[in-house]
Amino acid sequence: MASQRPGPNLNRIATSLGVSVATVSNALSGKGRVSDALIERIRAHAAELGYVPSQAGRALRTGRSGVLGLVLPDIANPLFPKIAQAIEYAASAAGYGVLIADSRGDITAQTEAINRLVERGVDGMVVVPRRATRISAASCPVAVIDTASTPGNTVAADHWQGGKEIAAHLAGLGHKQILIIGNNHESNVQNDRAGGIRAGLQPGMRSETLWIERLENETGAGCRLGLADKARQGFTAFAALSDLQALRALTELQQEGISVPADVSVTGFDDLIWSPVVTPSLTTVRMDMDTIAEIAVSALVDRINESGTREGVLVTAETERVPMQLIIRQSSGLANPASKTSEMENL
Amino acid sequence: MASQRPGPNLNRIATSLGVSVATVSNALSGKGRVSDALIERIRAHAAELGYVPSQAGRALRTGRSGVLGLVLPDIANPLFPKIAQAIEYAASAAGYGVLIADSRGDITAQTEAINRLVERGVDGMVVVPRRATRISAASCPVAVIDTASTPGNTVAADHWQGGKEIAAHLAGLGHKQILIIGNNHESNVQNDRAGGIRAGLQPGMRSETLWIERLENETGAGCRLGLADKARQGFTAFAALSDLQALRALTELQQEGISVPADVSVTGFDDLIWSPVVTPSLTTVRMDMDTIAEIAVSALVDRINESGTREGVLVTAETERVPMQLIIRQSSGLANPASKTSEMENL
DNA sequence: GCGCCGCGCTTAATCGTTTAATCAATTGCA
DNA sequence: TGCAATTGATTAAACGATTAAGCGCGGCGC
Repeated sequence: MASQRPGPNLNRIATSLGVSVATVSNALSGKGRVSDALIERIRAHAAELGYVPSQAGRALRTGRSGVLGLVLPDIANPLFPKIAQAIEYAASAAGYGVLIADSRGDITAQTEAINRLVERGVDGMVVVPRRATRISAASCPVAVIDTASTPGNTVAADHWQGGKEIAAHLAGLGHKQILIIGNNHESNVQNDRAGGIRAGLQPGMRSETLWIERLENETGAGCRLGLADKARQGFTAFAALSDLQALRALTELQQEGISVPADVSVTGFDDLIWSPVVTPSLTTVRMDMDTIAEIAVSALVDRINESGTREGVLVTAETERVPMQLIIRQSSGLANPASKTSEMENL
Repeated sequence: MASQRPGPNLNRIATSLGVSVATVSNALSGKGRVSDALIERIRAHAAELGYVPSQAGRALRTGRSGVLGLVLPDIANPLFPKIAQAIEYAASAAGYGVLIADSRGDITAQTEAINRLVERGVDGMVVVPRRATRISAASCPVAVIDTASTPGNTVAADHWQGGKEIAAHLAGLGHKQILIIGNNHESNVQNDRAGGIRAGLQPGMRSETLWIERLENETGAGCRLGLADKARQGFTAFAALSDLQALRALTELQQEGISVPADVSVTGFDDLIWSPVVTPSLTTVRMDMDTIAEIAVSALVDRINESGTREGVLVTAETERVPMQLIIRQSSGLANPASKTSEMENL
């Protein structure tokens, strides 16, 4: 019944070479004491036979599965491709596979998803938590990627600094009134980004913040954000906390006949896939996901190798914040002085 | 050295209850012959101890890992979240985990990614191939999700029918000249979608096709698509083969001062995350990923359970095409008769 | 020359589960 | 009553790897 693994195993290599399995294992792993000549012979023969070690056998013996879990409670997040790609790359470079778990946006199902991973015997996991949820440590090492202000965070982009970059950029272009556009005010990430923007404002500049989810709860999903009004009130820059919101702002403004960047500027965050190809292309801030993933995975791997018992712990990394990089494109430009007048009219 | 698994195992349950491991195993799996009373006792005690079976032990014995691989050579694809989510859900419902593999867009690395999965002992895998690449069957069952016209395809959305839905919708709105906007003419999916649109045109309607990648090779990445010119030539509808291209078209038209949908209509494919929130919201065609994933996974699981030897085979499913659903939003509207005149002028 | 040490390899135990084979005890049937 | 069939459990052998322990054997020091 049980389907036999097709490939050769240590035993086959051993008997075929007239040595013991232990020697073959030692030769391939380079751990025990085997003569160089024999190591050479065994490795050659193993390669010739196309030997691939059985993860199951190894896992059973060592208690390590060689697999990391990736938990993304908010899998619909458009950042997901980048995250998954970066984590998979870093994990695979460290010799680990990546098992994904999703809870379809259901926060309570997050624990269930984590449990599924634990049952599958992952050696550790990377969690990108949904909004403000704190992950309760599972029975294995956990790395959290959220933002530096989150308790228990392992590593993340420096969202605050990213916000300051945006503010400095807009200040340099002469903008005075900035509308910050976020989705959910409970998101640690969005709060840090907004905080960074506010912290980066120069004297004489002011900002207001618009939370879309709050607005939609009153007006209905997909409603207008009323940005044209805001522009008439004197706002010349719309700093969205994610490219998704930036896109929404950009298209709404264009639809209302307001030109970007001639009349107002729009900026985003994350450098999502469409950012370079929309017209005008989006000025945004990119996070270095590859570095973040590498730090998270190596912190995880370090902990796995070090700890004898597989206790559940939030791992920490030396570098907690990875700088974000400002990408200046076409959607941001010099503040239009005409808006100044409309601002004066308004007073 | 080897970290001990923390939880109880069959042996602990067995000794604690004074029975043999085999009986415990039988009681939990319901396979052998165990008295109902004892089954009850064992199950209760196992639950009380919080027993979770070791996947490693089970995998070693049965030769099945209980894990499926998900290969997405084009992981940057914005569809990825939906695909991954749907596959993970279907797999997890069938008792399988999902291991991801990515080749960072490198086609040659696709084989390498597949090999990584095989080495990890996946029981089967789902492959969403990049463009025209044919996947060479690995040493395990493989389900391919691409499009019906791809040889070896297991299941996919009916992209052709989706195209016809778009054509019928635009025809109903009175559009006569349609510009099809695709990215790469080698994509099976995009070709099917374009073919469907053309097949759905009514007498008196005509279409032209613009391949962005071809254009960018001449003009540079991120260049204008020249859609304003096309509009002046009399095209009143722009049918993109993906929402990403639709977004590019929409913003370019808006930037040129052409109003959507008052002047021209824009449609897309895939109902990506931004489609409902841009202004105007995008008319698009949605694929039923959940159904597709479920069919792919169950075809895979059937084959895994049926075949004793783990041969590498492309699996087939009864339902090969899953209908796509037209989502009518604001970006498509009645053909503007004014454009007719400009068309006449053009003649 | 004797004992000791280290090298190179083997032996054997072990991880946790499944499952075929076995066996004692009870039941069924003639 | 005697023999076979069934029930309810046990025993033991895998699966494939890792690794501590053991065992000749040759060389070295004293």
